[in-house]
Amino acid sequence: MSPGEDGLIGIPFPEHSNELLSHLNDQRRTGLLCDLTLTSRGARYPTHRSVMAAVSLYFRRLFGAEEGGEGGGGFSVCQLDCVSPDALDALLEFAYTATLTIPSSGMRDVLRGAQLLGIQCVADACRDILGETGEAEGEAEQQGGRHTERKADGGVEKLSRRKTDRKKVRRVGLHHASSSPINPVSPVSHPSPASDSLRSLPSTRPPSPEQDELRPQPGQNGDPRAIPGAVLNGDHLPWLHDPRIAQPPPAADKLSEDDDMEAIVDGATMGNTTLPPSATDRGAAATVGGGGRKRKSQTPQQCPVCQKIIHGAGKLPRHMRTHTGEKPFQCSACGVRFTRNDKLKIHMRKHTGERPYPCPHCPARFLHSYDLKNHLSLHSGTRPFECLLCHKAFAREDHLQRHRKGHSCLELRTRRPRGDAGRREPPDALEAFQAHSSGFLPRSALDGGGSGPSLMFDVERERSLALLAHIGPQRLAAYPEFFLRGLRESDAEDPGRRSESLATQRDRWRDETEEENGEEEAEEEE
DNA sequence: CTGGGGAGGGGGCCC
DNA sequence: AGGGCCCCCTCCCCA
Repeated sequence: MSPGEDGLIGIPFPEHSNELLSHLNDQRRTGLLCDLTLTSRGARYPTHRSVMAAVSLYFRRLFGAEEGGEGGGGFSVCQLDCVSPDALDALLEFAYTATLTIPSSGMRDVLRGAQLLGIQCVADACRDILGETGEAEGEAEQQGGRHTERKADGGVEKLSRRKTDRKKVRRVGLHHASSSPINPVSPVSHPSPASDSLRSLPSTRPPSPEQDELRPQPGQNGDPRAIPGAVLNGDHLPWLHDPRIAQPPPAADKLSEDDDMEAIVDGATMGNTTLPPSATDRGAAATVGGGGRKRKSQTPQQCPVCQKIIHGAGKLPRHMRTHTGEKPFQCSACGVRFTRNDKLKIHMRKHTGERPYPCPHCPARFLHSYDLKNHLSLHSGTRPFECLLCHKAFAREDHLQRHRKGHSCLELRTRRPRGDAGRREPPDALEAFQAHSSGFLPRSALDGGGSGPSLMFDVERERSLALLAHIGPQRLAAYPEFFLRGLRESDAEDPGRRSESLATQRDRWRDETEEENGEEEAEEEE
C-alpha cells in the first residue's frame, strides 16, 4: 500500500453491479445508447460495445485492436451469422443478466457461439452440461445425448452455476479467458459486413504479462496497421492467440492450492474477476490476526453469481444455495426447509427441547452458543458494547448496532454545541466518526494494521454516509486518512487517477474548510 | 426502546 | 475435496 492510501475508506456498494447491469439491460432493450448492433441471419441485436467487450474476449480483442489501429472509430454493425440467432440472443441475455437461459436443444449452438466469441465461462458451463471436456469436443456429439437426457423434460432451463464443476468455477473465476485449451471448433464461415474492411483479428499479439486485456492499450499492439476484423474465420479463432489463452501454463490445471491462492491474490493477472482487496486482505488478516488459529489452505472460490470469495473447501455449494434458494434439508417434524444441514440440526432442537447451552448461573438454557454468550453478559452486568456517541451500553453487539441505526444518537453529537469554544468540532466530529465507524469496521482495520482490510463500511453504510453528511466533507479535509477510497478494481488498477482525483477533491474540501472556519470564527465573535 | 429468540450466512477445524 | 460440526456475526421479529 502506498503511503497515500493509508487510512483511506472504501465504501462498497454491493448492489451496484447488479443495478448497473440491470440498467444496461434496460438500455439494451430500449436501444438507448446502443453503439453496436449485432446481426445474425437477419436478426438484429442492439447492444453496447463496452458490455460486449467486457464479456467477450472476441470483442475485447476486436475493439481493443481496432482502437489501437484507428483511434476508436468503431463498428456500428457486426454480423455474426456464425452464431445462430437463438444462441446469440442467449449470449446477450447472459451478458446483461449474468444468467444463461437457453433451451436444452440449443445448448450446442450456445456452446459454439460462446467459443467463437470467447465467452469462456459460458462455454465451460455448456460443456459441463453437455458432459464434454475441453479435450473431448470431437466426441461431444456422441456424449451429448447421454448428458442432455436429464434436461429433456425442461424446455427452458436456467443453468445453475452450482451444477458446474468447482474446478471449472474456480478456473473461470481466476482465468476468465480460460487457461484451458480451447479446442478448434468445427469450421464455420462467418460472413460479416465488417469483414470487407477488416479481414481478421490480429493473429499475434506480443505476449505481455503486464497486458491488461480489459483495458486494451493501443500502443501495445505490435502492428498499428493490424486492423481487426469482425470476422470469425472458420476454424481460425484469432483471439485465441491471446497470450493468456495461446500460452496457458502447461500445468495450469494442476496448480496447487497455494498456487491458486497466489493467482487469486495476484490481481495484476486477473481481469474482472479480480479479488476484491478486502477479500484478500481478510485472508491475510485471518492469517496474521487469527488469534493463534492457523489458517490452512482454504481453497477460496469465487461465486460466479455475486463474485464473493468463499473460503473453505466445499463451502461454495453451500453458498450457492443462497442464490438458488434451494433448501434440501427439511424438518421431518414441521416441514420447514433449510439450506444447510447444520441449521436443520439446530432447528430440530426446538422439537426435541434440547438446549445444549445451559447458563451456569440460572436455569436458562439456550439453543445457540452465541445466545448463551450474550446471556452471560447479563449476569456479569457487563455491557461491553457501548455507543461512543451517547455512551449507552448494550449487552449485545447487534443491539448496539440497532441503537446506532436510531436517529437520536446521531443528532445529539454530530453538531458542535454552540458556545463550546474550547472544543473544536472537527476533532469531535472526527471522534464521532471514528467511534461510529469502529463499531462496524473490521477491528483489524481500526487497529491501524496495514495488513488489515482498508477501512470499509461493511454495515450501516447509509448511516455512515449520513454521519459523513453531518460532519461535512469539509471537516474531513484536514484528515486525509479519512478520504474515501473507491475499492473498485479499476481504481486499484489506476492509482494515479485515483490519487489525482482525491488530491483535487482534498484541495477543494480544504479550501471550503478554510472558508467555513472563517465564517464560524466570525460567528463566534458575534 | 430493550431483551431475547430464531434464522441466515461465512469461516475454521476435523474427518 | 467434500461435508459435518461448530463458532461467530448479523438481521429480523416479537413481547
